[in-house]
This record gives sequence, structure tokens and C-alpha cells, in this order.
Amino acid sequence: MVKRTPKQYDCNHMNHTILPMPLQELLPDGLRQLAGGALIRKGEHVFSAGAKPQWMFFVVRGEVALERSGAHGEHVILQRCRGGFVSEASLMVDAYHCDAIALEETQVIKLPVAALRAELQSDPIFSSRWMRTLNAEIMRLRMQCERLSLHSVQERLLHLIQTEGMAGRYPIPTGIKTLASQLGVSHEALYRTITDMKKHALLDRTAEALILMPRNEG
Amino acid sequence: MVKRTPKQYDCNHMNHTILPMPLQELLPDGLRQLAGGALIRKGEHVFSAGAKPQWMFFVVRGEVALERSGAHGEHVILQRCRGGFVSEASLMVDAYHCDAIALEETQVIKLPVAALRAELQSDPIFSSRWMRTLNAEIMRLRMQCERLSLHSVQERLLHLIQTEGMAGRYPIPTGIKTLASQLGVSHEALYRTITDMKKHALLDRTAEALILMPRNEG
DNA sequence: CGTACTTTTGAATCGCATCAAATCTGGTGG
DNA sequence: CCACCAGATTTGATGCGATTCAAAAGTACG
Repeated sequence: MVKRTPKQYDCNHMNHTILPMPLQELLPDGLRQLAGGALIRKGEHVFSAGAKPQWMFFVVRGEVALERSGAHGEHVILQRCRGGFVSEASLMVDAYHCDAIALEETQVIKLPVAALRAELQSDPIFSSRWMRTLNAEIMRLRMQCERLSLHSVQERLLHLIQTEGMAGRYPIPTGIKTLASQLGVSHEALYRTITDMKKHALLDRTAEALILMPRNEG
Repeated sequence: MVKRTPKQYDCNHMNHTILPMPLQELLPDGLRQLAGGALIRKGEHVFSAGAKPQWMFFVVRGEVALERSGAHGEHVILQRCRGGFVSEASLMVDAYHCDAIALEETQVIKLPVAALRAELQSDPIFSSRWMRTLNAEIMRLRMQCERLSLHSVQERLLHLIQTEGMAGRYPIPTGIKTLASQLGVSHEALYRTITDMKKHALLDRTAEALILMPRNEG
């Protein structure tokens, strides 16, 4: 095999291991060549607000939170990402508009923004697929707005499980505090709500997930 | 001038009047030919959740709200649109995921979805511009999520004026009740907050807009 | 075994939703 | 011009649910 310019990852060789299926299907060959990997430790920034986007990040394993921080250290989680691209919107923008922080040890794949942009220009199929991911992002965000418009913690939690869970099951791999921040409520309130719902047999909680109980109304 | 197939609007002739500048710049010639117009009365649906998108709507004048309705008639305004495309995300989707309702008499321009999709495939420049609008939408939605994560009415209102207003000025053409719904608070609470803020010289209110007063802190 | 963090419970307080009612407004028709 | 109506605006009172502060118990990790 021909020796190639060394990269952070030799993707030609490792494609089948480091590129997850959805990314395999999405990316044209040319871009796959340029993909690199990175491991981000818990608490570290993937990128920071104000910085110029150089890479597009795809989360393979772990979890990244997009957050914005106010002047006083309070921070709002705008979105959590456990798989797929982080901040697709940053592709066409000169500076990030929020922070991305690893909530646990996280494996990402990096794609150079310039190459990605070029590929979008020249490959209509890829462009179309990319637009689909943007559309999905928009709908997810609209869902989140709807959720945050609900007034009680229980309503928000139910909405989350119903709209983002799978068959009434919603994973909570990074804990309740993270989830509370995502729902825009205090962690105490969320703990209490979960306890109450368990007591009323509306919800079950395992270490990894929240599970909605089927309603057996008379 | 050559006689053309009659359309709902003769855009060749009326381009400069019915197509607003941002749309002029965004759309390729071919699509401009296919643009039609429509006038939607207050309270009427532009489209409804579940329906298959046939047209992409661009608001020229008036106001459209994207809302989702629960089972009991309660409705949440996901977004208000006073200019520009409504629900860009619906372009790649088989069914609308929310309702679009005119909050006042509204002038829109309609573009056939099929032609728009085709143009996105064949025109990389247009495709790139369209992606930019999607990105802007994503950022606006993230802002709204951040806003809805704030706990007090005053914080939400300030955030709205600061992030979506121009130079501390935010137009309220369709009234306070609409604004309250957008902020996810009751209209009474919003009225009271505005009154309080006026009393404390934080805010001024005219018939058309809310205006943030500059803080003269010691 | 100590440290840091999460989970849990408790109590006090506050802001908002809600219900109610009065006033104001613009528009319509007699 | 007035009577009337539908909405919007405004004020009031009440109760609930969440925030907040506090502290204890549990858990992971070196």
C-alpha cells in the first residue's frame, strides 16, 4: 500500500473502525480522507464561543453540551449531543455562538471546515443530505422550544421522553443534573418530580434511563 | 414585450414591487418566474400540521406564527415571522410539523417546493445561500431556547429585546398577548412586568415598540 | 479513608398562573 | 351620534409550584 501523508488518524486504514455508520453514509469519499479523530476529556471545551470554526465535530461516543454562559457564571445548556454533528450551523459562520463542552470523556471525528464547505459546493447529493441534517436540527430545536414553554417539571419531562425518547425510554447517561439543566429546571425539582412520578407509577428509573409506564386508565 | 403564460402574478413585470430585496438577492431567475402571491386574512392558516408541503412561503408583510396545538386547545407559539421564509425546514420533509397562522392580514409569496428543491440541487450558489438561511434559523432557535430557560418574565423580555431587537428597540405590532405567548408567560404577567419596568425607568413603551432605556448605573 | 460529586430530603420564600372583574379600545350598525 | 360588542388592557386576590438555601446521606475514586 502506498505510504500517505501522515494524519492524526490514518483514515484510509481505519475507516471501518472509527467512522460510524451514519457518517459513512453521509460523507463523500474525498471528505473521509480528511477526517481526523480526537478524544476529549470530561469538562474540556470542544470549542469556545467567539472562536473561528476550523473543524466540524462529529460525536462518536460520549456527550457534548452546547451552552451559553452569562456574565455571572450561570450557564444554560442549549443542547446535548450524544451522536452526530455538533453545531452544524457553525459551518457557514465566522465565529461560534456558544461553547461546546464534553460532559464525559468523548470521542469525536474532526472534519476541516474549508473542505466540508468546498464539498457542499461541488456535490449536490452531499449538499442535499447536509440540508436534511440542518432541517432535523431545526425541528429538534422547535421541539425544545415547545418543551421549555411548558410550565411544570413533569410536563417538560414527559414531553422530553415522548419526543426524544425511543418507545418511552430516554437514556440518562450523564446524570440527572445535566438533564435538569437541559430542561431548564433545578436539579432538586427534577429529583422530586421523578420521585413523585415513580410513586404514582407513571415512570420507572434505572441507572441508565427513564422509562415511561403505560397508562392503564379506567 | 412578449406575452407570457398567465400566472398568479406576472413576476417578470412586477418583480420590483412584489419581491422584496432579500428575496430578489436570494432567488435565482428561474425561481422568480414561478413565484406567486397570496393574501392571508387574520386568523387563517398558511399551512397546517400534517399536511404535505407544496409551497414554500415568504412573508412580505404582516405576521405569521408557527404553533403547535395540544389536545386541549392550548397552543404554543414556536416562532413568529414578520419577514422572510416560514419554516424553511419543511422543504425536505413530507409533512408539516406545526401550524402556521396569520396573526394579522399577511402578504406572502409562494414558491413551489418541487422547483425549489430542484434548484437547490442544480445551483450551488443558491444552495449555499439557502444553507445560510437554515443556519440563521438554527441560531435564532437556540437563542429562543436560551430565552425560555430564563426564569423571570423580566429576564426573558430583556433577553428578547437585546437579542432580537434593533438598538434596544423591539416592535410589537400584534400586541402584548402575542408577545406573551412567544415568551411562554401569561399576558397578565407580561403586562405587569412592562408596567414595573416602566416605573423603574428600564423600559419605554410606545404603541409600536418596546424600547430599552440605557442604564445609567453609578 | 478522605475528597468530590451526586442524590435526597427539608423548609422558607417568591414569582407566576389562574380566576375574576373592571376599564378601555376600536369597530359596527341603528 | 350613540348603543353595543369583541378584544385588548389593566388591576386585584389567591394558591401552587419551583427556586433557593441548607444539610445529610450515598457513591466513586485515588
